[in-house]
Amino acid sequence: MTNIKQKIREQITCAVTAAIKKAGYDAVSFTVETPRERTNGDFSANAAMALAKIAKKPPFLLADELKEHISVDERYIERVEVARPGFINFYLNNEWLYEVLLLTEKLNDSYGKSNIGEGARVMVEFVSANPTGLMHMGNARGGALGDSIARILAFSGFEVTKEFYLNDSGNQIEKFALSLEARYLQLCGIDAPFDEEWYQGDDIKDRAAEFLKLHGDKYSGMPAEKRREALVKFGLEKNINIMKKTLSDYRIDYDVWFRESALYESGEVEETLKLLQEKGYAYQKEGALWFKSSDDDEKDEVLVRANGVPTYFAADIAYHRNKFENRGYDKVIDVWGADHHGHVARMKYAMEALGINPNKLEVVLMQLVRLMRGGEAARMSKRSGKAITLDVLLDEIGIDAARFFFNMRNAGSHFDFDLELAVQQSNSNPVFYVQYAHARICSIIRLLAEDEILVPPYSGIDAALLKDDAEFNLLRKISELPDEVSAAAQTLEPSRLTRYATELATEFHSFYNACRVNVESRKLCDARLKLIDATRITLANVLKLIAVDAPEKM
RNA sequence: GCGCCUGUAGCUCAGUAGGAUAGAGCAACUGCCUUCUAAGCAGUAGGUCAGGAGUUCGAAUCUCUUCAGGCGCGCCA
Repeated sequence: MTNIKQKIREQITCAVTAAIKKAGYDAVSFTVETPRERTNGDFSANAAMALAKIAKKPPFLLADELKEHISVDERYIERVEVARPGFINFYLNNEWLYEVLLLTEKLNDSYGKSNIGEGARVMVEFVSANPTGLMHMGNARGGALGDSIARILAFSGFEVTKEFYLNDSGNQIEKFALSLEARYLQLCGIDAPFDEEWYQGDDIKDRAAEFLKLHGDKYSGMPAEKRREALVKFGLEKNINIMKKTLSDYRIDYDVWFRESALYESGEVEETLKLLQEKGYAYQKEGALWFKSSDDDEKDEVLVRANGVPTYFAADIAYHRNKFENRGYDKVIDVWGADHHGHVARMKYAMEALGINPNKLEVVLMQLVRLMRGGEAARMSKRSGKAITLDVLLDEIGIDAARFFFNMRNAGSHFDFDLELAVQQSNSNPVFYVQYAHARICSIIRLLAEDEILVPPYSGIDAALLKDDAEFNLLRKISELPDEVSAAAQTLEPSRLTRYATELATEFHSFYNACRVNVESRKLCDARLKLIDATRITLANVLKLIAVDAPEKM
């Protein structure tokens, strides 16, 4: 057993199901949930309301009837009551809450873990920033989101692979080459023109300068093709290494860095295009190869340009085919910016065309980050080079704050990130509130340990001494972790966990102000010490899932 | 024009596969440090859930519609 709440829900479901049967009604599906108002009990079943339609009786009467058939000899159930529209409310004794202390002791850093994934192999592909430049705020959000999703899924029994897709071929590489070449030639004292459409950022100048330092100006006299090839090879590797370093600093370590160029080298792009044509999903028109869209309203998409060069879309289809067919993932999650949403239906349809179940592909659309400067929207553009880079961001607000901040809101909601505010706000940042709770707990444990009062085993405490409201609230919140993690895994929303962490911290801070741990009575001290240690374990586990540090001192 | 997303307290956002009296954090106001970290706590105030209609025991949640904002609709990625 790894989830107390679930265990009780199952018991109640059983009891109510049995009651429905005993009362002579057909089985009906209903839910057991936690009422928001505690006066409505610890758990509540809506079976009578669900049954009302079939039984054609008022829910309130049905609830009364069912209540008579519920056996209350269950260990935790104290009493059962029927409330207004027809809820059957269960009031429990405190034993179940105390058991959470045993559970956290037994499971420790596994508390919250589940096996809902049943070992399914899932790939999470995220960030996948163009290697032509530095990473920006959008990548920062995508990184925090994707990595946390991967951690949550791994904790929930999935076998997870984290992957970065490197777009190391195609148009933007051409542009990258031309940009580097111009900067290099300029550094060699040659008056090379620079197109406005090229990458204007300083990082391009940096790469060119580094290249110059390494090779001198010997490439200035070589054929352009050879020069560009060398520059791109150099610039790409350099940029990729910078990205790896930055992401690693951001606590993101990928299992696989997958190169787009590999799909061309292996012939998979060509093969996939051939397959699409054979199956009748692609056709020639005006010299180009087109992908037939699923319905007439939608426009068809070009796979291979008239000049013979495949589009990004073609490579992406081959890439996703590779994920499923070559590597056999049960599920693939892509984290994309919301500006790519038009791509989702097409990609799923392409999978269908290739005979792959499109439901195995799940795309998490993330609203782009809108960068604000003191209330004024600042447009981010990689081309103009004016974007705030991930490096600068991490430097200014810290890794913990960034990881926490970018996971505070649902992926689908817009996110205004005010840089000026974030910088000056460092002490009112919500992440400190949560970390402070953890540090406070560690501090108490540390001080008591100096007096040789150590966290006792569950078997050594009298849990019934914990009877303050603040203590119950804290226990109750701790008991919610497994549900929260599972919900985060199912909805792919790590933001649930930042909220949960904040709520747990709130309950702890309230407890801290209401109850002292270091009290005269050794028995009460032991029980409270056990309680805060369970809180510490729970906080540490949830923070680990979003990769935020749980400091022992602040 | 067509499609997707968003609209909840002054601001930023939650709201759990319809559930009970719509929540939190900032900001505002009033209190709490001789006691384990005040980066904290307790309390007050703040709402036509964008508007309208429908579905039913019951709607912020589902359907339809209007309005407002964002994004997409390239032989770009």
